[in-house]
Amino acid sequence: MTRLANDLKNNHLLAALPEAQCRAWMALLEPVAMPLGQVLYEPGVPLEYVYFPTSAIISLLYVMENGASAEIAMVGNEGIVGISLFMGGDSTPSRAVVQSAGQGYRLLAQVMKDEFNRAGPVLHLLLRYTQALITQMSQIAVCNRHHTVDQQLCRWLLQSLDRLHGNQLVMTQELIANMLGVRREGVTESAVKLQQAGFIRYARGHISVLDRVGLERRTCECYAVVKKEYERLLPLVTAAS
Amino acid sequence: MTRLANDLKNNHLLAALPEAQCRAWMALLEPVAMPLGQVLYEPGVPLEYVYFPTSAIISLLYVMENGASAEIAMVGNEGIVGISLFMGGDSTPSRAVVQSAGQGYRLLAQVMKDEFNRAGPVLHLLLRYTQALITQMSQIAVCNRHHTVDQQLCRWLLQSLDRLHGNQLVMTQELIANMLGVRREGVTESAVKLQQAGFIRYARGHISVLDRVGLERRTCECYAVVKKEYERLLPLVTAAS
DNA sequence: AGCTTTGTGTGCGCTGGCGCACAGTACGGT
DNA sequence: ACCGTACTGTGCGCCAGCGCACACAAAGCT
Repeated sequence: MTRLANDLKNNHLLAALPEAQCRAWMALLEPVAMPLGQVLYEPGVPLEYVYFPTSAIISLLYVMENGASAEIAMVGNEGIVGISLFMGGDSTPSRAVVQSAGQGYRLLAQVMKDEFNRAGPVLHLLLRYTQALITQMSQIAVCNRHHTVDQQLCRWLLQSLDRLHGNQLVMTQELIANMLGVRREGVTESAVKLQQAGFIRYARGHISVLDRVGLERRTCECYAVVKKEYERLLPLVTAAS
Repeated sequence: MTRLANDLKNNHLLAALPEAQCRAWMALLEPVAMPLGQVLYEPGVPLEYVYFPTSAIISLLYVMENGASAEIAMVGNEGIVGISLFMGGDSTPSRAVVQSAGQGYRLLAQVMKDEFNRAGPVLHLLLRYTQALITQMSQIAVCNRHHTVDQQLCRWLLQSLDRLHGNQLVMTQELIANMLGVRREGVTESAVKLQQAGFIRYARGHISVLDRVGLERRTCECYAVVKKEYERLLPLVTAAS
């Protein structure tokens, strides 16, 4: 197997594709760098590509009229960015931004659509992924309503960690605040507590998680619910991690 | 056309079906009454039926471990309850409850699956609807984060109104509070303001909307964003209203 | 070296929503 | 006619999170 073929497997959806499918797409999947802050799509603009992150993490972010924002969902190497393409809408009211720099692959919109319309295993895989994404979104809705910034920060760190190798995140508190839709100062206060508890260590845009279990104990139920649902819906995909 | 066939059209998704499809399902679609509070599905339990409300409104509700709850999305005669069936998950972590009593149709899970897997126009219609539902969920997430109870109550009233004939809702403040995931007293306070402003009039579980435009002016952007997206994704369906 | 920029820590007053308690009132059943 | 239940109104203390202001320190630039 070629080096490319091996790297493709770093995206769990690609890894779960039937062998034939994988070979067919090999030449069409374009490796792309995803630098921090890059916008993969804007609200209302039809997609040109779908993206399969391998090492990058993408945030689906909703930005309001007054500039306030909130993360709708997070996509890493377990998923795909651009579901509205095959769902039929071609665009969404949200924006996709690179939240953690890394690599990924992209595929032309039309190629994706054609394969999807073949109504084979790819369709079913993508729809199951989409349901997992729906679960994530609804859980975030609930979390926004009922849980504290402390709990949400833990959840967010854990969800990021699940999509990264190692225990390091490159991420300022300012950016985290944008994702969670809270004040930067609020994130600082929570981060201080977590550091004092010995769960994390951080400095100027670098966060190391020292005690994962500690975070899991401190976060709300939302983290586990979403994680379990991903595992239920995408057993092959998550097992590949 | 029979009386049944006419009534089917009260659900906009059914109305948007190709003629042939409609005839094929005619005998399989079972009319059902949907009394207030009835639970159409429970978290984690595989669906037996999908439901097409005609005059009822269904809430997708997430209930947390401690009993707190929040509405994830609202489905009326524009939609279908039970998307996880064709998305492939068979169940979801949320619950579907009748929020406003009325009528609807149900269809056996397997019939729905079979038709969906035929990968014809029904599939595409349902996926477009699902994307609209996703928009609704993400907007609720944002709304939960950033907007006041006042604004959310207006949004909720408007979204309910869009799914009903007339301007009357049968709904206690207690139930509204469960949906919004806030205190009953909070709803009371907002409702008092709306009544003083002359936008609504209510008494013991009955609410009349007197000034729709007033509510629209007072609510947040979320209402309009979702409504526009429904119209964009389901033009035939919403036009049918 | 000095300077600017970027990221983090902290304090303070304010407010929206929470939890609780209780009063008042319409409705439904017997 | 009566009573209990269901629904709504209101008051009060509390706190999480907001908005703002500012201090400080590390990193990068010239």
